[in-house]
Amino acid sequence: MRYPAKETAAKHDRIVKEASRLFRERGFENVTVGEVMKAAGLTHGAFYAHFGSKQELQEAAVAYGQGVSLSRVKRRDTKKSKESYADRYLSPWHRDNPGDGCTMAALAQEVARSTPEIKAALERGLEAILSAIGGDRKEAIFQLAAKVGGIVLARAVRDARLSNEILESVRQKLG
Amino acid sequence: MRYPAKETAAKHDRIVKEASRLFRERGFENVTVGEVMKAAGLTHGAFYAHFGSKQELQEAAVAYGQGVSLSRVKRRDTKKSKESYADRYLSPWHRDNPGDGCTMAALAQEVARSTPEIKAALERGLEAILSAIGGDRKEAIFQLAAKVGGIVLARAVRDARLSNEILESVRQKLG
DNA sequence: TGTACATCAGTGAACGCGCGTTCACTGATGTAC
DNA sequence: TGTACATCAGTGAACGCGCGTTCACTGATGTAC
Repeated sequence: MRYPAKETAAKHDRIVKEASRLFRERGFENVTVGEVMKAAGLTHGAFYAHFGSKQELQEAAVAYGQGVSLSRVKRRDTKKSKESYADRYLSPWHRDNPGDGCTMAALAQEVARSTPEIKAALERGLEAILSAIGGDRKEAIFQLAAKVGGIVLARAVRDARLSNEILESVRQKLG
Repeated sequence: MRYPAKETAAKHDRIVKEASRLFRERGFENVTVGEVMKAAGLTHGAFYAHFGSKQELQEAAVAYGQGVSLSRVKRRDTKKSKESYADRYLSPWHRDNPGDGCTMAALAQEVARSTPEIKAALERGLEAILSAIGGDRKEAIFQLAAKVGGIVLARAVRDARLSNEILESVRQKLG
């Protein structure tokens, strides 16, 4: 049957949002189109009414995730918190919740092996984030690289103590 | 037929070496057992005479790759080169040749989503590398994170100019 | 030292499963008149 | 405003392909006597 146009747009957004979360949690390859649609409350066949392929969804999900990161960077100073932005980025919480965290820290390596379109989506977000940070551009790039590297390494080791030590070391040297 | 024990060990090493290269180039998921065996000059069926599963191969490949990185770190000062170790790590060549590069920079995110055994293999290599670097441990961790993050981001963007700018920024701030 | 035989790395066909994608069909919505 | 009809998001079965893994078989090697 035909569905209200308004709901359709909302469903489209839900698909992208759930995809973004699932992809960050498990990577592009370990999430099926069916799982994304189920998380969005639909059946898998409807997927192709919204996207031409899984790759297109990956692109939309990266763009969405980068948008979330951008808005967090913009709010970084307005937040009434004792923690600095770097402290929050390099927190055990962020390490343990990739699905709600930085897209680059979760997917950059897979993006690197993906299509130019997906890399461009990550890149646009990265440029926007660098602009939002402002100040010395090279310094902003350096600090971002250190943060991303810190989370990536903290997630890739087995020992909790070492993982915490990585987060703390990068936090300390940046702070 | 039965094959000479000496050749068998050499074939085993070849499988691990080719797997390590292919995994770094394309990720665990995008390399098939058949491709690895073909690269090692064998047919896919023989794989299970060497490893119990693809996962075991991933573990061996990570351990091997970390060993390569360790030996490079150890040689970092003996090399008669104008370039520092950081310059070489953050070079366009390293960015463009992940198959011959750092395992953490290529696979850390996939490792993060893998088994404890695979994470442990990465971790052992990381600890060995930190020991080899010596000096202040927190500083070594910080610099490694910045380097890994730099290469990861440089590989994940589309624009060559931005990619080079990322490498240069991290190199400059570290140097 | 020579001989019989058990071993086991390697081959290549086959299996089974999961995934991305397609397709015939549905029926409420939105549009044309 | 009311009526006829075309649209198209959504459903769920099915398709096709690729991949990890298994298996019957081979035959030179290494071992036991």
